[in-house]
Amino acid sequence: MNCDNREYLQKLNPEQYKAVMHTGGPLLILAGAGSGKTRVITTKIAYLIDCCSVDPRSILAVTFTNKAALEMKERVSRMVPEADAVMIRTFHSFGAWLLRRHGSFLDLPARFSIYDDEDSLNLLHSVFPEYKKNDLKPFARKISRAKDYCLSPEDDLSPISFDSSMRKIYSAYERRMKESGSVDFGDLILKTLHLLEENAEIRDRIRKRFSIILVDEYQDSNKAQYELLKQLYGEGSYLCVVGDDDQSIYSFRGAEIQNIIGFPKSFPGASVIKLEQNYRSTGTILKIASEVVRKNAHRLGKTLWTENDEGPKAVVTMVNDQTEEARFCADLLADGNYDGTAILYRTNAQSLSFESYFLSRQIPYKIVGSLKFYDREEVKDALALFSLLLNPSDEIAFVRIVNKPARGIGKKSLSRIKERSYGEGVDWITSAERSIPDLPKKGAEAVRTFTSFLRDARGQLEKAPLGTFSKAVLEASGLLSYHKGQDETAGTQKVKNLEELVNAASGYDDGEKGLVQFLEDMELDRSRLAGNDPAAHPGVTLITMHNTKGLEFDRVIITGMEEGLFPSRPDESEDDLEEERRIFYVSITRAKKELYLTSCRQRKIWGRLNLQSPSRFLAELPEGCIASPAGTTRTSSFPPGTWVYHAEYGTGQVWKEWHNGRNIVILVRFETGRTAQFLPEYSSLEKISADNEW
DNA sequence: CTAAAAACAATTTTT
DNA sequence: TTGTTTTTAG
Repeated sequence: MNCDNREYLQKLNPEQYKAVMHTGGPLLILAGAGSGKTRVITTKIAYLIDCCSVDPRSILAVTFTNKAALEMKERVSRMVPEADAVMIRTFHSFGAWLLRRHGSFLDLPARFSIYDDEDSLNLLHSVFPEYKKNDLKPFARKISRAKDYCLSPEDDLSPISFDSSMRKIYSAYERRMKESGSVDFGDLILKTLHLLEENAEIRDRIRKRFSIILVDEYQDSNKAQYELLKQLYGEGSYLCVVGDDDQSIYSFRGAEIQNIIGFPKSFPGASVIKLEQNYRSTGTILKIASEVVRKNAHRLGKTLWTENDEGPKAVVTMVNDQTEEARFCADLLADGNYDGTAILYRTNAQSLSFESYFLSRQIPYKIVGSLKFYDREEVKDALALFSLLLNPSDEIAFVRIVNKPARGIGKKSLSRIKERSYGEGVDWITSAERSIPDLPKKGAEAVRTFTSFLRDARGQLEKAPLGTFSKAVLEASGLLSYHKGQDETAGTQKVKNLEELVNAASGYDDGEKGLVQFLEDMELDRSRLAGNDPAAHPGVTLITMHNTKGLEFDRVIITGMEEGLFPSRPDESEDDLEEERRIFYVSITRAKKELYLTSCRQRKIWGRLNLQSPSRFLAELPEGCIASPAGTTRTSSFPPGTWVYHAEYGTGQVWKEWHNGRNIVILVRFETGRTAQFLPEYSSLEKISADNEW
């Protein structure tokens, strides 16, 4: 078929074209920031279907985020309508899909629950109630890490922990997960991997079905995902991975940068195509980004270039504290370009000063990422209830709602039910029913009411549309009126959120099948329904550096350029520092036109005033690309006679001023009689009066 | 069993 | 400082 005239092909540059046309052995597309990698991957899918007569059903495209999957789906379907049949999913959602079908081979019930980190920790706490939850957190984290690394309890666990009790805790956790009929996020990958490893028939079937495999953001894959890919990749498979080693910023979650660096070795015969032309940023921004990341030793190395204009220099600003930092941003926003601006920070806590300041100045803003819909108490309550109806073995779901709203089933009764459930190996509803005779009158009655409600609800599931059903269950459980009460006393919007949940449910198939799918979608796509559609409300974007990946803005302000914040710890290892530098690289390359960086001299952290020093990354910026902030004079002038205040030394007066290299040094005599030298540029001296009348 | 008080921590987190 | 977990008093 002659497809040369296809419009989508003509939009490609030579490298992109090569990547789309490539066939044969495995392909690694090294795609620098802003080089059009999504375009390449979507065009490739469209081309295969449209011009190569490939069956859409045989294509599997894997991403790391739901957002990326959704975007890819939309873009491909716009190019070729048949692409609806392509399987475009996150790694986890693909795992869940396969495990729902073939999990029985691993002794997994088809209606298994999916536990998030919070659920997992709760389960761990239930296994080891003598430990404090906080002390179990590190173990929960390590278990999750172990799964990233494909380690089972009986394996050598030294790569993730030297704690001698690790094995015991890990295996106890696994046992209880199994009893609970649940899997965690790590299991969605690891169990899928085991399934394919152990069952050759299923493996061959899957390999035959998905003969074309595409992976996005490959630099974020972990060991388990790599192994899973190896299982999916067989003779006759075509594999194409896209990624950028310089944008690998999730190693703390097990992402192995080695996967992408070592791709040519692990998949023999692989070709590599580099996409180095950047379409997003100005020449200056690109130069800064390249210089920064060039300091890293462990990278494949590529040279981004652009035909775009040089653009203005980046601006570095020193400010006194968070409030001034917010004011600086607000002043920039005076031009009204809210939507085109993003304020980036390293930690979520930093958003607070911007929020309160913007609120007072009536500057519209939207916070991306925090307060996920799914994480809300009322949503989790509702989902726990639904989960329990599908999977009565689900301990965490049962415990969560058994006494919510308070129905008189407290600690004592619960531990009775627990004992019985563990002892007799029965599900929670059954165990509760059997425990009724052992309980005091009041408790017994409460349990009887509760269990008969659950049984009844289970019976209703097939009889009504899912929306109707879920609403009825929420009402009958008492959850709805419970949260209504919360709304009234605390002024929250919980009922509204529950209504939204019901709305979402009504879009699914009726009965069990629909409910399973609904729950799975809610659990795997936690930002769903969060009400933060980027286009919905105008406003400046407040966002963590991690969350910006894949986004772009006219103007980017990177805030909190301070040691201990960014990079986040002063004592970091070289590898950690390189990752921080990649985070910096990702942040810089979000900017299309303008880049600003701010650094506070002092910062309140956990109620304490800290003296901050400028981030070492500021010193890594190429000099020619940096401008001093226009019209900002407050940074350097401390002429002799100036009265100053210092958090530790108190009030004092500038005595002398001189130059030391490029820095201005001042000598201050304090009221206590002490004298001290400062670099006013970098210290937290506050001017308390401008008068020179001494 | 519930509610209030005390103790305790505290990056980043696509799933 | 904040939010959450654990302890305690009602």
